Amino acid sequence: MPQAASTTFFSTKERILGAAEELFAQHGFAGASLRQVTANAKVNLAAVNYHFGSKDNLIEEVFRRRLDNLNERRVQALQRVKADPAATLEDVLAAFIHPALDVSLDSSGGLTFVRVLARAFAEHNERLRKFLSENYGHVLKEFVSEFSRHLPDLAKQEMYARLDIISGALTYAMTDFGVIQRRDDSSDAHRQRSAQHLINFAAAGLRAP
Amino acid sequence: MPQAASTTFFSTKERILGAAEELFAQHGFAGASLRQVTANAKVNLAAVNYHFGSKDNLIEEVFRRRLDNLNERRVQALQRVKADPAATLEDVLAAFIHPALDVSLDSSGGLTFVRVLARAFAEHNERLRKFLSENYGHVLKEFVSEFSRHLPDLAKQEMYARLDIISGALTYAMTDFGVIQRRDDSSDAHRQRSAQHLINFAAAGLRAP
DNA sequence: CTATTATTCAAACGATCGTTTGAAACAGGT
DNA sequence: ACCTGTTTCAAACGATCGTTTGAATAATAG
Repeated sequence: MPQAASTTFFSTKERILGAAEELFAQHGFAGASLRQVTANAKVNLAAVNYHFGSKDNLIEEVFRRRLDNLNERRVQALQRVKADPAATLEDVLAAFIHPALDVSLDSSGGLTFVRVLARAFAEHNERLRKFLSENYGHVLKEFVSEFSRHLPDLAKQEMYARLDIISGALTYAMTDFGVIQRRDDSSDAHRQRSAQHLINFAAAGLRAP
Repeated sequence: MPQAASTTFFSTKERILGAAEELFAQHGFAGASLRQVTANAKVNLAAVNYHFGSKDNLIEEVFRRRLDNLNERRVQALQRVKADPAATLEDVLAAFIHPALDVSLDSSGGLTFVRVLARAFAEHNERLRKFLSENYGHVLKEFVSEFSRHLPDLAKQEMYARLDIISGALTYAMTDFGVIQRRDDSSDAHRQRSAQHLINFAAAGLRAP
């Protein structure tokens, strides 16, 4: 099998997505201009509107590039939990959290994307929430359904509200997770402990009356 | 003693600060324009630069208005903990967290300001971090010193990093705290339980090896 | 090759941004 | 009344924003 070329070529679209992700993490969606993005990507200014149509569409594609994979793995992990009759609330939360933590460990921009995610949570942007709801809402719905089996007394609406807050807090904690992981890659032990802390924190938040 | 007038008069500066806080929470610092701020405050556009000098100074004053009080109460709470020889790490964390939770309960804009805080944490804005460090860094330093007494094996630099992440996660959790509190003000019991969850989460994060 | 499509490019569009200006309106003291 | 300093106001400044245009270039198909 022939080895891949040592220097990988990135298309214009890929270079724009990479530069946009980096600048959105640094300066936010409103704070990062398309002129900065295209300059860092070494492409023409008009390339964004040519390939993506608008800045808003570019923002959505920055999310889609990472979240499609994340949600697929969340669904798979949830199916495994559902098949286990002895699964606990913590197990469901693990299916929700571990795929997200894996995103932060992606060596090419994973930690940067987590910072973009943290910004999105802080912004409460309506257009972005609609996009996330339309594209990945069904996954959240499946998790809420499974959470309800373990917390039958918690109203669905209240559970959505708590999951939103927990997701925001966890997203911010994930930046720490990614940073720690970079500092010490000796083993999985520490990673597992950190993940368990996050899961226990989330479980406490969900079980609160 | 004569009762205060039923309708309170707000000065131009106060109206600007209130409108800015609300719009920064909704659209971010870069996303909220001075034209929106002055329109909502029902003052002239030039009033911002007249009273505050610049938009950046206005942002700083939005923080100072709430954080001066917060940090004073944190210092007082820390002094009480220091006077108690039996105080635990959780007690120090309570001195750090409870004053912050009280801010979110302020009936006139406390919850809004917490959303502004959450944005600031997500933004990692350099100018803002410098302002916070210069004005309230000494308080953080006192807490780190006390945390170190309970965690002698944790390097100072690592502790600062963890406190930053924990503060971000807690800030986001505080929005939930404020919302829950609004929904159910029947007693302090639930508030105390929520606060204890946050403290336990933070303690776990700090004690992690 | 030629014809056609896809992509890149420099330049400009109108809109909005933070900031500045200078005059008008208001305040209180003498 | 007058003067003095403070505050408000409409208007404009230059800079930057997202987006569009039309021509130049590259790539692909017949």
